[in-house]
Amino acid sequence: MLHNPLLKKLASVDHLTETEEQAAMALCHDVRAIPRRKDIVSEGTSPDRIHIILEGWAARYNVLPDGSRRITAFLLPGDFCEIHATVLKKMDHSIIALTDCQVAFVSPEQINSIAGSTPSLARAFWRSTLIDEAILRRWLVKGGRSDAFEAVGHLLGELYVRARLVGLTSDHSLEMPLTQEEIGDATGLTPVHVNRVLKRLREFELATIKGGTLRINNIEALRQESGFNPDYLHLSVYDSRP
Amino acid sequence: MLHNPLLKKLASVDHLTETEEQAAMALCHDVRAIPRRKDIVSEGTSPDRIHIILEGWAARYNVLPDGSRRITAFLLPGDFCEIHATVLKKMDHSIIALTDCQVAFVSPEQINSIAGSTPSLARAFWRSTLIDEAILRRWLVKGGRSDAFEAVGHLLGELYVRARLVGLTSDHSLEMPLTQEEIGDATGLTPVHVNRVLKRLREFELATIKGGTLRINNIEALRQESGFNPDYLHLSVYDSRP
DNA sequence: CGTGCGATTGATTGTCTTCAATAATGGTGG
DNA sequence: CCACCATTATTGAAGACAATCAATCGCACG
Repeated sequence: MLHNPLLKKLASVDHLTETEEQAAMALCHDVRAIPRRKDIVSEGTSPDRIHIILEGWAARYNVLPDGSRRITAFLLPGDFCEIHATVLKKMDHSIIALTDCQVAFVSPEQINSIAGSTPSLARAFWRSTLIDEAILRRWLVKGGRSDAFEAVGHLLGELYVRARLVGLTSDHSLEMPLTQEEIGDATGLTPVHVNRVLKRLREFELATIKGGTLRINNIEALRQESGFNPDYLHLSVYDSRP
Repeated sequence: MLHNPLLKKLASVDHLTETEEQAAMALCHDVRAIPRRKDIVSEGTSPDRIHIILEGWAARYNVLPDGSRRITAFLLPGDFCEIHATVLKKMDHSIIALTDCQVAFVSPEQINSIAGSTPSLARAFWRSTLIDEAILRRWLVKGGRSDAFEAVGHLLGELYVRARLVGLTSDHSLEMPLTQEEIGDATGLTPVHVNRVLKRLREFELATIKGGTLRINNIEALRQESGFNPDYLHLSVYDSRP
């Protein structure tokens, strides 16, 4: 397995031939560093480059009229930021680097030319964006009626499984840079309440966050307690690897 | 303007030439009736036909472990049900007819061949699915922190604008078949509370539902009170037509 | 004319927010 | 290396919004 997270991500989503892998890798030439807390793309702009996260964590978010922030997605290594910007010109949300990031800058033309030259890679991109949409739908389902305990438990479970796809986990643990406020912005809870929920998750020995490391003590119990079922990620590769 | 809602929808999303319009129209040959309350597609299945709503209302939904239902989208005439099923084989949610519907059945091959023969129509399809995703994101943003009043107000505003695109409105009114329970399933509220919120919307003279008709008394006030801003629909055609 | 679904209203309970204060953590410069 | 500052985490108490439980009403339809 290669160390390029884009390839790992795509491999978890669809089978790739060597030609396709090379075409995907060729997208990662113009790599730049983005510092923590800086917008990668901002709402209202028309980006002239598509971005792919290669290292670090980022988040899609909107700012509400009252000034509060709503995170609608977390972006991990291997994730596209705004492949849709090739079609919808204006960004209707912003993307911020939650940690220092390494980001590949790709021109829309490069993406478009892949549609012609390597159609099955284009298909893998499409699959990937559709899975993003499925995740979005699941967040909506989870956010609606389930309580805070389920919402946070589910989020941690999802992040763990997604991180494992790109090789960011080891021994049921994961470097997880999110603050409690960010978890709150993603689940629609106040940081205060996130704190109380995390305490309960710790007490029930389901998941523990300590020193920037998330440890899933018992993923099977987490699945039951928080109704987390990773089927919606449409992974061919779900199993119980560390 | 033609009476085919698919064309109206696509025209609101992208400019179409006559050739493209004819190609789109050609998709609507195999039209079938689906009775109210029947699933158009069910979770877990692999549909061998893509469906387009031509008449009536439908909804995407998931059933939670506790038996409650969460609606993640409303589908109006002109909307695709599961164009993503060409790539993701299994449905991770169901689609139900909320009223008696007329639905076009399209084979995946027809869709795929359009990608080759009429690429700019394919682009309009893509635009359309990306707007669906933007709507999804907006629901997430609205559902998270805003209160019930905003959530319901926003939903009614969105439905009104979307319905207007396909010519379903007249004189600030719209045939709106949703029950209060369905509105609750879409906003994450109980039907009891939806009722109280609708009462307030009525009292504030923002929106009134009566006898299956939704009347938007004051869309400008609704925009302000519920933070409804239709920009996320990415419409080139937003204005204040009835 | 009953039957069933949807709408409406009331009373009570519970979860999460808000406000507030303090403790831990991590990074920076002297 | 330590003091200082900003950020994040933690805990408590009070209040608000929506859920829940429960009952009634209205209406369409067989």
